[in-house]
Amino acid sequence: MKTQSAVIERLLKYRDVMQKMKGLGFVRVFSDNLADAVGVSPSLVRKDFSIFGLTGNKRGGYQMEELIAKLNIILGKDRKQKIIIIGCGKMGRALINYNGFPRVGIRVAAGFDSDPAVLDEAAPIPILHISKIKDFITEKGIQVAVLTVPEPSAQSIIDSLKKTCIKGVINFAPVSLRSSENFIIQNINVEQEIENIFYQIHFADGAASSGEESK
Amino acid sequence: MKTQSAVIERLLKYRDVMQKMKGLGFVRVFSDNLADAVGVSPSLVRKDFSIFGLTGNKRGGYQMEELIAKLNIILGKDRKQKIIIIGCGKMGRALINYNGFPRVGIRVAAGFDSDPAVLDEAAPIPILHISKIKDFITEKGIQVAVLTVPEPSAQSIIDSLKKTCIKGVINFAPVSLRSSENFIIQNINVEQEIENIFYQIHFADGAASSGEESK
DNA sequence: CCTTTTTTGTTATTAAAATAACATATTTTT
DNA sequence: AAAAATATGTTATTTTAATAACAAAAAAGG
Ligand SMILES: NC(=O)c1ccc[n+]([C@@H]2O[C@H](COP(=O)([O-])OP(=O)(O)OC[C@H]3O[C@@H](n4cnc5c(N)ncnc54)[C@H](O)[C@@H]3O)[C@@H](O)[C@H]2O)c1
Ligand SMILES: NC(=O)c1ccc[n+]([C@@H]2O[C@H](COP(=O)([O-])OP(=O)(O)OC[C@H]3O[C@@H](n4cnc5c(N)ncnc54)[C@H](O)[C@@H]3O)[C@@H](O)[C@H]2O)c1
Repeated sequence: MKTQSAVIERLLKYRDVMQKMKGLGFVRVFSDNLADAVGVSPSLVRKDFSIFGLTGNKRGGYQMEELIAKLNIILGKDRKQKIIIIGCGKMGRALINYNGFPRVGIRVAAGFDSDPAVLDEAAPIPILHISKIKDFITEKGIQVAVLTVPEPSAQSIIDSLKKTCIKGVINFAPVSLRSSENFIIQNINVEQEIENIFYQIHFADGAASSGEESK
Repeated sequence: MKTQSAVIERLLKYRDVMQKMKGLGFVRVFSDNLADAVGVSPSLVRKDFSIFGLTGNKRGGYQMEELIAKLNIILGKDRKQKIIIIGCGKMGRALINYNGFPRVGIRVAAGFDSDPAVLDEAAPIPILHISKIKDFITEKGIQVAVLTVPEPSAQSIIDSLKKTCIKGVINFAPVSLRSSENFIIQNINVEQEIENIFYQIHFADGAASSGEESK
């Protein structure tokens, strides 16, 4: 059975919203609140919770403290989530120095690059030569990598990662790499997102396909 | 009528694949080829094309040259797509200097920041003070912005952009901003994607919700 | 020139996801 | 303490998306 990632995406959003509400002093939350915040129906919120056995009070909603704790366990946030960054150019370095990761329990263990000029083995988050990646992954038990190398290198790196204990990759190269049975790839394609927005805008202006009636 | 962005996402992928095939010397393509490359069924490929009146030959598939040209018009790639980057920190600068944009006809017109230390009005892609943004947008007719400011500033910037001719935004701040009727927001939440992958991996290892039977 | 093969374009079917509905439990009010 | 109000948890319904099926057109083969 496969739990589809749209549900998890929403769980992550519910948790985020609750964390913020908690910061404002709230203690309880209702499915209507979360629905409004995330942009779905209240019944979907309750159904999502129901799937994971998360329950509230028939009146009085959900205790956030408790719910957040349970969500964190479901989402694996009770352990440190170590990642590595492959390709330490402009994008890779932005990610290595990103201060949003520690806040959510994600830890960048190291960066890797093939260019000797960018290596820095002594830094708090070291940038190591790509030749050392296999040993590092094995030794530290890394399971997730972020790929920020030029597009032509992306697929071959994926192929070699498949021979390690890496099980999931975020790919920033503008090519849609495909997940396989036990190797998950999540593509983040910035130019595609921008192109998509331009289409939506253009379309909204009334330029539909040739013979399309508006409704 | 709203054309859902999943279809557009696929059109963009079909086009990418065809561009690559063309580079390899191919002239024609079949729905089966595109289906394999993108990971959908051949009938979906044909249906997607059909929505936009893109036709092929009952035998012999589609002429790529012609199809790519038509797709480009549908996707608005016949005009330059100008964007601005708001927030020129680590992520914003990576985007400003990203060499993948020109290749697909996206042009970064300028960056904007509130910190005087990062401004650079003379650069090829100038980094201007945020106070100049409204005039710039109006003058250059910018419709799309990329938001790379810290999370607490994101919503207020969106609110002020809504008073300009900006119609769409890519938001990198880790908060789910919501689209409205004629203002599209596409969130790219890197930490969320990583957390999602960690969940999938963890789940694949057999840690389902309490009482789940496998199938 | 007729038959066979192939691949489109479209319709029918299936599958999946989201919403709506409602009975049930719990609190509040009178 | 009974009645009213409220919000959950689950089932039913609707909506949306994807696949499968197939008739018709075009090319290829004999
Ligand atoms: N810069 C951006 O804002 C941006 C935005 C979206 C997507 N991307 C994508 O991210 C990737 C990186 O972009 P960038 O702008 O940082 O490029 P970049 O050229 O600045 O950095 C690429 C880095 O990868 C390293 N590299 C190349 N081949 C390698 C290999 N086989 N093993 C290890 N390291 C290798 C290079 O030495 C370089 O340091 C590209 O695929 C790009 O399309 C970048
Ligand atoms: N660095 C990354 O790799 C990364 C990854 C994912 C998401 N993000 C997100 O992108 C955003 C930027 O991240 P960063 O790492 O580049 O941060 P950063 O601190 O390096 O850069 C933020 C920039 O925004 C500017 N700024 C702040 N308020 C502003 C305002 N009101 N108007 C104009 N400019 C303003 C600051 O002066 C600074 O230059 C954050 O929301 C972050 O969560 C960053």
